[in-house]
Amino acid sequence: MSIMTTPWVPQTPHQQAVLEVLLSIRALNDAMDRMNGGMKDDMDMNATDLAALRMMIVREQRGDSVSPHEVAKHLRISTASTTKLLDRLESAGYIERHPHPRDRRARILTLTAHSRATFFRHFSEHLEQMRRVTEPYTEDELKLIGRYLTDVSQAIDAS
Amino acid sequence: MSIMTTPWVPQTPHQQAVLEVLLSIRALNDAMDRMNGGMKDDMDMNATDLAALRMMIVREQRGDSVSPHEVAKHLRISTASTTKLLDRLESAGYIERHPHPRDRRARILTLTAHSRATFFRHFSEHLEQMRRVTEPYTEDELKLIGRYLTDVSQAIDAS
DNA sequence: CTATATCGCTAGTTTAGCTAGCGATATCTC
DNA sequence: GAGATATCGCTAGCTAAACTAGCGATATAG
Repeated sequence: MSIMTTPWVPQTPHQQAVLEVLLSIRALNDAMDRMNGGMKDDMDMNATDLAALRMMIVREQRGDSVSPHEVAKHLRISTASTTKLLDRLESAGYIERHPHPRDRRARILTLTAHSRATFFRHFSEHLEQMRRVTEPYTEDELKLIGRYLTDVSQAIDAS
Repeated sequence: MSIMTTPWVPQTPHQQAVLEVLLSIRALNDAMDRMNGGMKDDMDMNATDLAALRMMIVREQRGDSVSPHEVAKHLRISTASTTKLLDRLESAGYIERHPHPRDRRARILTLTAHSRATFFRHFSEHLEQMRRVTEPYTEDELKLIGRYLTDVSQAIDAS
């Protein structure tokens, strides 16, 4: 039962370092959550709507177009909820719905200039700070860190 | 939070490495989100309730007791919403409300054995996988990684 | 050509947050 | 000590944003 209440007690300095890294991952996730919370407050938006906006910005930068269906899938909400979400974003002037050129059932979603500007205005400071603390590390160190973070992401997804 | 959202084209290998680390942070965050999503589905629980449970488990492991007020503060929801949250957790058998020994207005929240067991049953596999990919790194490498992750968390919180 | 699948939407329901404010208790000020 | 004020958790009622069910239009498979 002690394995339940205390899953792992470090015995060596190495194990201690492992534990600290795992704790720092959780701390990072908490910080990211706080950042998201702050942004949604600043932009007067709920978390899901902000996530949708973010997803559309990423897709746009990859040169992909976005459909309501894809938004639903990405956010893991129903297409009905997505319709309402898009209604909110559209009436707030963040997105536009256009007809799909070949499929007359479908829509193509686009971001407005206002949307991009607002998003980056709120996000760029965070990004700048993150870059500021990242840049001092050497290229080798960054490769190590990047490799580790990728390892962990894959480990999480695999389990 | 998306990192890949800024018009920034790396010019040098070092800048490329910086960008890749920032991208890997986003990927990690996405993976953590998926993990949380999966756990809340498995445990038939909403995200906030799960976060409350997690917070209580962390506090318990530090030997601290938890009050409804502290849950509210941690989750940034009202005490009224917290009452309902605790109602849900209590009726599902995850927590118990006990009188505070000295303050008769206050309550002390405790986890049930069932709660700990359920949480760790769903979480331990993820933790195990994370530990598996973390352990091969040397102590020095882990310290470097831990320091960087802490730096980033602080940078996010500071901006 | 007919049958089935898909797309986005509407209608109505449920969940989980919110504000306002209450009773009990604790603490501060005189 | 007594009275004023603050704090704790709660209830009541409201709202936002998810859900399910299902529809009309259109596309695609047999």
